[in-house]
Amino acid sequence: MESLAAIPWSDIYNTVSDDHLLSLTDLLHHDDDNDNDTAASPLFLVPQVANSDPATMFPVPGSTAYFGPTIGAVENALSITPRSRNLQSSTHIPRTTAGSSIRERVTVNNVEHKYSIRIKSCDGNSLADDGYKWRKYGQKSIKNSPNPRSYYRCSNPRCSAKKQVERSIEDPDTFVITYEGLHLHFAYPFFLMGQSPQDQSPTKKPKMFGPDMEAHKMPTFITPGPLLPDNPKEATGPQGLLEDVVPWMIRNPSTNHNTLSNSSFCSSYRSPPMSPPSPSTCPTFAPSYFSYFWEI
DNA sequence: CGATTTTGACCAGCGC
DNA sequence: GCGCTGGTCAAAATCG
Repeated sequence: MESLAAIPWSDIYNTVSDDHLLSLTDLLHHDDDNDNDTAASPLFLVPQVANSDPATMFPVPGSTAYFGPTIGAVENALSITPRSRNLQSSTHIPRTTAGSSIRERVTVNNVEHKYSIRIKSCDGNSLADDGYKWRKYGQKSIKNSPNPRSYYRCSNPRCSAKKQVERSIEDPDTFVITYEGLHLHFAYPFFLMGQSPQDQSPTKKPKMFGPDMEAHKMPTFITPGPLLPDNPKEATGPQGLLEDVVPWMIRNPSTNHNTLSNSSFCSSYRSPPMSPPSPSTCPTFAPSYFSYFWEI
């Protein structure tokens, strides 16, 4: 069996195709934390692909893309004091049940958000990417598994998010990606596209937004309304992590939905197959294949 | 030459 | 206390 380590991340980055299947694991942890089965509906961020309907790609109950939690629930969640340590739960990932969704731990906080996605790669070598910049910092062989697990850390200095990538034991073509920390970068790049280059993260090279990228019409979010200042830095800082943005989205579900649905960015965030950008530097929002659920 | 990846060592938590 | 395991560190290697 091919090990995950045999596939350089750079080779699979941004190489996702429409043939990929995406399934989302159920809630990661059913351990000592207080699962709240009466959780509110999830925040559902769905990037739109040109000539495609996100509702078709990611069927969800109901007709709208937003099933967000209440403002208070989100703000309360974001204000929770991070727990000191609980980082060994990745081995407790329940295997996917068909049609399940990503569900956040009920004990949401700014440090320990953990959720996983399962991505089936039809050719066995490609892997959907979340489009953000990660740095690999380790790899370990896992007991009772022929596949090693790779550890990645978000290169955004303001983001403590990490992710682990491993190949599913049951299905070698399926990758299990476990995210940890409040890393909402699935959608985050959209909020920066309208900014000037100097507003971009220092960790993001200008070349990322070079002619090639512009040619693909990078996604652009409509400038948020009064609830977000005109100057993005006032609201989100230079990095503009989504944790800063989410409260606004919660307050403006319809606006955000429209923004998501009406924007014309969609043809861009999947890298052209012939010349994929540098895997570790391109923030292109590759995964039209990702959706993000947030339950509180 | 800087950025990124690889990989073995180290450390902490946990069970026995 | 000891061994196992997972997570992280950091030096070396590799890449662009």
